Amino acid sequence: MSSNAKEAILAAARKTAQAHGYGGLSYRDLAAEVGIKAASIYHHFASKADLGAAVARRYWEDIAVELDAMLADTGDPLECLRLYPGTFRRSLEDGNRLCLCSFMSAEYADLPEAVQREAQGFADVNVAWLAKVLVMARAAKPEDGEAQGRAIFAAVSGAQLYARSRSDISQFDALIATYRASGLLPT
Amino acid sequence: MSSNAKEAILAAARKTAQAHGYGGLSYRDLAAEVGIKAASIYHHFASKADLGAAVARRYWEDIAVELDAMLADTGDPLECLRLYPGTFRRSLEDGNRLCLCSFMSAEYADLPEAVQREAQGFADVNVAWLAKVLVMARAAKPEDGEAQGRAIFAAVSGAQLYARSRSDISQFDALIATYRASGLLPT
DNA sequence: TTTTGCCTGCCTAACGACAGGTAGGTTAAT
DNA sequence: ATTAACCTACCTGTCGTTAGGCAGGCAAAA
Repeated sequence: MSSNAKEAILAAARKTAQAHGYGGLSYRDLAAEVGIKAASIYHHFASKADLGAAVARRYWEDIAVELDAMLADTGDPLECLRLYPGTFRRSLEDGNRLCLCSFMSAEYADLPEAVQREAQGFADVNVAWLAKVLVMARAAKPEDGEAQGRAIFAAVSGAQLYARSRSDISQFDALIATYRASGLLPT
Repeated sequence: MSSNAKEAILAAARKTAQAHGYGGLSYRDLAAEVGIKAASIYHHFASKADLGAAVARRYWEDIAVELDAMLADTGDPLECLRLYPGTFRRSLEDGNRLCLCSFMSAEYADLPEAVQREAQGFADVNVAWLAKVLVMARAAKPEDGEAQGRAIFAAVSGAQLYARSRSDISQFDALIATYRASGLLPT
């Protein structure tokens, strides 16, 4: 297992947190899923706050790579904006899971400070990328990119939350379509 | 106290649930706030699921009254659409609290079925009212009212979630302004 | 008019389950 | 010999929930 275990813990914790939140993370359940004992997790993470922060950090690191890869692969900022909601759609496809950042935003008041900070990192990465791509696509003036990126991020998050509460991905698709029709998302 | 206690429990539970979710509701804390003992809550609610469902139901009943009153008072559907985000803003003003429905949408997977149902009721009430008012204001064709109402509800929910994660109401205001500028919300 | 009995509203005390966390030991590789 | 990786065993605290009791009110029966 070696430091394989650490990665396995992070992966399992991420999946669980996207379904049940930071509060839904249990050392016993997590350990069982990885195939070790609960106390052994402390060998890799000093505390639950530490684990939560590591999970959230890895989460935004991953999305940062994924988004940059998308832009590099397509080379087309407008196509990227078309594909963007898909990153949220995939969580719903995967067991009706939520964006970790959304879940932690809800749990905000009960999160250790380090976890709050890393959760915000996810939003920051998304907004920064959206701002960049919007400006590249000339869908936003440079001074409006951030605000528009934030609006897209918030709206898509809300759509994901709504669709989850109905266990119905088609609701997500319909909401995204309406966002496009209204002009919030470029067509 | 009499059935005063029941109302006090409902009110305290609502406030707590908007800050910490259904999972954050504790019989002991709740009872302490109301001035009784934890076990006494069972005299009013048969189980936590029962309490949760009652809180969520009362929540959408209240918003239904509030929205209808807004329309009756102003008599102006367009003005109502302008005022609508204010209902979400007020939760943030009140201790950075979230819409109960948003919180429960996040917690969806861990909620008793009855609680899920009542939480959805809040979204239904909002979407139905928005659809009606959008059509009245001629901001949407009758066949598009529901979809547009849903989009507004989801987007405003997302804005509230984002602002909460920064403890910054001005972020909410900025997001709503961007929604308006983009055409998602009527100006 | 008094008694009986049920009802409401709340109490104390405890249950088992599970939470995060700690102390200290074992094993195997370096 | 040291360290990494994991273990058993246990701690304290909190959770929802239950059993059973107690005080006061109200209403029918005596």
